[in-house]
Amino acid sequence: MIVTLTDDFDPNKILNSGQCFRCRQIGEMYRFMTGNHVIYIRAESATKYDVSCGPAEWEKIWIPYFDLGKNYRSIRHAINPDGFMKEAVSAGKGIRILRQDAWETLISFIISQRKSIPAIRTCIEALARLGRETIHTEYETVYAFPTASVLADISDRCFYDCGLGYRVPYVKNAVATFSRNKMLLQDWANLDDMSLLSMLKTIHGVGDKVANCVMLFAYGRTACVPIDTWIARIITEKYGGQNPFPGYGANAGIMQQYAFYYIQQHRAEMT
DNA sequence: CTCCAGGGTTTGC
DNA sequence: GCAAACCATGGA
Repeated sequence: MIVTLTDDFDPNKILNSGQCFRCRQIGEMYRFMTGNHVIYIRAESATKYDVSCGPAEWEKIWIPYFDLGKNYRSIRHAINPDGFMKEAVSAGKGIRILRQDAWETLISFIISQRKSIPAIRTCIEALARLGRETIHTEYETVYAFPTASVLADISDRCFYDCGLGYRVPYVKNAVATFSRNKMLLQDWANLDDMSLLSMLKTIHGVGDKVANCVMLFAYGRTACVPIDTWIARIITEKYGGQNPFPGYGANAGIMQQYAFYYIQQHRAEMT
């Protein structure tokens, strides 16, 4: 099916923006996954994309996933960035804040601490295999990310073999909590930002940064700004310690993502 | 081999 | 309240 997208949309930049760890580039196609759904996207032109699903699935799953109900172009035009952010926004044009599955996002970012992005990808992929729930597509067979209930029956040894290291107790604790209360993460969607942040931080292994990642990349809380080592470096080196992101209000998280993508593309220069 | 990674918890003051 | 030590492992 061909879809026409006139707003910002660049699958390559989304894939390289560090939000999702199971998306892949396969030749000219980009693969994204959520729940039991997989999509392959190939650009036909600047605004036309060949997508591997039908209209119903596109509407129900992928428009929300890519946050296509929001107009990022108008957000870019509405803001008034300074020199550094202007450059970052320009470089990151096409990125979207994904609305990913909360459980997968939570576990992914608990694991992300003190790991490089390639290492995180390897871990999450190994973890997905533990669930043994395969999805057969036109191009390949992939594994759905296992639910908390499925992971509850997995042995410690298997978790360690995924390379989780000292994070195994964190993951096991989350598995125990959310396999017992299956609706909890869904219920938290009704909380305001402050309450959601404090609930997420009650989970062992979840601090300020990971909680903000879950809020931004799963709950669509675009005012939230995860401050990792790279964003912290920007605040120190480019802004003299004055965090510029809260100044962008409800769009602060989107600006953060442009900035994060920008430094990933310029890592060598950032000493 | 060495260094470091989208941090968080625990401990000591 | 704050700083420092400590945490397992893969990728470069």
